[in-house]
Amino acid sequence: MTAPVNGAARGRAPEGYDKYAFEPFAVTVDLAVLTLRAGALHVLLVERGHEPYAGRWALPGGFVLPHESAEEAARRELAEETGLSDVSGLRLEQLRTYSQPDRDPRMRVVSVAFAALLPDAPEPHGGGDAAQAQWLRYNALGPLAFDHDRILADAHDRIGAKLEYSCIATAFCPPEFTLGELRQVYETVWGTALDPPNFRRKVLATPGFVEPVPGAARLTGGRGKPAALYRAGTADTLHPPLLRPSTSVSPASPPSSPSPTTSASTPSPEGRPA
Amino acid sequence: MTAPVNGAARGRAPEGYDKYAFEPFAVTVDLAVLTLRAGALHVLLVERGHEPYAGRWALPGGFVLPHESAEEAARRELAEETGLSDVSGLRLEQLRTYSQPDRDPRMRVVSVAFAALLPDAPEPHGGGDAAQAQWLRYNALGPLAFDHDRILADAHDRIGAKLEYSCIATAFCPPEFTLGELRQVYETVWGTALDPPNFRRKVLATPGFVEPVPGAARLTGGRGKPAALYRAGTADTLHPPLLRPSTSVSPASPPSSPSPTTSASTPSPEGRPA
DNA sequence: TGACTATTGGTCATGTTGACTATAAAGAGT
DNA sequence: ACTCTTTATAGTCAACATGACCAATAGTCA
Repeated sequence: MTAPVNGAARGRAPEGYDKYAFEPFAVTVDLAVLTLRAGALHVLLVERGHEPYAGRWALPGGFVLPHESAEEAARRELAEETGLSDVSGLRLEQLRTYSQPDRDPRMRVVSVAFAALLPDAPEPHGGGDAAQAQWLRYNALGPLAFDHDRILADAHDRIGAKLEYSCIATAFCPPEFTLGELRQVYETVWGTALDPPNFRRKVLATPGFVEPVPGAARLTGGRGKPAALYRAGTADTLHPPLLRPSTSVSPASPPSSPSPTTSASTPSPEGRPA
Repeated sequence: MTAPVNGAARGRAPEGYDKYAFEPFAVTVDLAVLTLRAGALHVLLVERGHEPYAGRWALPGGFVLPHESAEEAARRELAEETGLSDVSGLRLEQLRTYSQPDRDPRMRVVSVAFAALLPDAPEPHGGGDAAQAQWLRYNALGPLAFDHDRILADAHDRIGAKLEYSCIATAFCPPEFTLGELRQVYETVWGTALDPPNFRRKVLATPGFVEPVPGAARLTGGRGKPAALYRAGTADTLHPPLLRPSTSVSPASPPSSPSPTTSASTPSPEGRPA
């Protein structure tokens, strides 16, 4: 609730809040910025320079400023960390909020986590921040700082689930892409191989998922037969969904996240929804 | 991020946090507690006694205490507001975090919203809190306090989506229930009628969704042929999903939530799938 | 008794998916 | 130039899931 009807009497009472006390927390955002590079899932990480977890990799992020929402803070941090110019059009999905009291040994920090999907992978030029940001392969990550292993695993779960029933896969692709590239998004995130003809049939049968580029343009870059180019459509949901094959365990192993630091929540499918 | 690498220099620096400043926010939880009563979706609401929004209905909730996570705070508030004894086994799902700077006119409050599903509807006996809590029909709600209209609408969206690909529908049901009661959960939340034979076929074909009560027990309460009793199974995902009929608009109108107070997030399908 | 209601069992047509075969069009290697 | 490899694309076919039904059963209600 927003109104402090309950008298949880601690801390100072701020101005205009005479009868009700509260405990001030620091509120931050954490970003799981994902992209596909050379057919592998990559994550944007920064190397920590201070204790705790000095030298460890961590998700980029920062404090929510007094005048901005968590979404605005996430977008600002995304621009700062990646050095991108037009983060305005990027899809930013709120994952969940991590609030374990001991997740930061220094003080009480509540963090709102977001996931962002980038089409290509421009090398991040540290936009003024301390440690340099860098793309690292999702599969080859040591333990991250804080509870960032779990945040990243949650992000991966959520994105994998949303691929099933939404059209966000195009967010990983450049403005014009082939169906093979789109299929590779699914294959990389899910860690499974998909049948190209069946995938094609499904995508083209879903109105608004993709639309062909008018000029009969074809990409003749790599090996094999040149593929037709498509653009992202206007639809954002996938009815019926494109379910991942149930008979396989994902070979793309998530980073080590042994301790469930937060409780009482289902991972995602939600994605299936959710 | 958890570590304040960026120097967002504002506010006081707390002890042990010398080099980095932060802005203290109040962190609360808001609960969208849903139940089915007489075939209609009901929400647990409290009447506000103070300004702002005095006299308006609001979602129950309260501050996160220094030693607890948001999930623990939500569970504690749930017990306090409903007067239930065993909230430990209840499913509590984190929805998202609402952080618009102006969502509370008094001060900066960031709120983590949760949804909870209750089987039956015990009349809440205000567990010590000020305004009395009460069940109100979801369809017959005036505008709520703060951004609670939107939180509630998000909760409804999320639950409706999760019904498609998860087994949470049983969370609305008592320990033993008939397939007709389970079907009514879907029909009430989705606002659509479902074909009883087809629903039955789908549910029984999904391993682990429900399991029959051994003693061939049957419920012979109301009208019609007595129905077999089932218990919730062990599965929590629904493969393949139970998609809601796409060719109908939900007649169950959500409460008025005209202004999108938060930005940059997709509602749910997460729903389906999330 | 008869009307009514809800559960349960079943069929049938349709739509979707998974597995698979085949052809086309490019580059790489010899 | 020729072959091999790679990828895209077209198409088929069976298994499966779904939506729309029909019918029988077993209770309550008047």
